[in-house]
Amino acid sequence: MFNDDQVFKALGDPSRRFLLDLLFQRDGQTLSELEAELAMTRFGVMKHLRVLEDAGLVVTRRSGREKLHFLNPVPIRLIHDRWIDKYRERQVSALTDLKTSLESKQCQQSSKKKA
Amino acid sequence: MFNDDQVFKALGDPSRRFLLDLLFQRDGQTLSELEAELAMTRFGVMKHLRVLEDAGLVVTRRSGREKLHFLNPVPIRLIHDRWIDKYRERQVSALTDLKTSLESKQCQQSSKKKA
DNA sequence: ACTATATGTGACTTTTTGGTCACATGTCAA
DNA sequence: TTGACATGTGACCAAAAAGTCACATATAGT
Repeated sequence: MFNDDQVFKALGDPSRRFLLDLLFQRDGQTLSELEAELAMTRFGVMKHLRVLEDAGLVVTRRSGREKLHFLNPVPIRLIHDRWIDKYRERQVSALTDLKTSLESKQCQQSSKKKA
Repeated sequence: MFNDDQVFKALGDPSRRFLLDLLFQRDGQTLSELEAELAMTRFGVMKHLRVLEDAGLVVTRRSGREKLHFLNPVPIRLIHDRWIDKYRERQVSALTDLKTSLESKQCQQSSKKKA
């Protein structure tokens, strides 16, 4: 249904994530409205919106001479369910402390190496 | 703690996601082992691993002349919690049918707007 | 019809990134 | 120490992507 790679690529750019944030705050904004929020030309914004639309993250509707943009959460849910989730569940306990845990493990092991 | 942008960028490339898949299947693989699975030169794989490491998605440990690579789920959990989740929760009901729902909603709203 | 506004298109430049190459470093094991 | 193997580095090339520009189309309102 949705192409994983397109979705991940689309999410890979901060400007595009910001556009999704804007639509999350208020759905159905026009190109001009979105452009005003972004330090970039209208054409740049249009390109980003097209990438988001191709990835299925944004759906659009023409209304007269305006084009309204809506956030579509489905692709995000899909990559969440079939991809993010499995890595998230890899370590269930004490995830908050995992980073420091890893760091200390590295120290132990690098000193072990010296021996 | 982790840089969102680095994590998203790292996840944006299919080769890198494949590397994470490989480490998910079996953690602690060396560069050479990973290289064998990927139709790419060792140097290409090394670069990808470096991106993953910089993003914090992979942690490494030297063991003699080998470098072992481990999957670190923490950054994925973080982007999940602070970013993916909010879009995922946007529409709670009947998500499987949401795409068609959106399509019919488009018709409703374009007629509604006329009023 | 005319004009102002909103969006769309094709070609272009610049930057980033994926990928490669030759060479260097480091480590094990005889 | 010597050779084999595993990883690291710097420069390099090609492809993709971010961003801009001039121009085209379409619609609302007078």
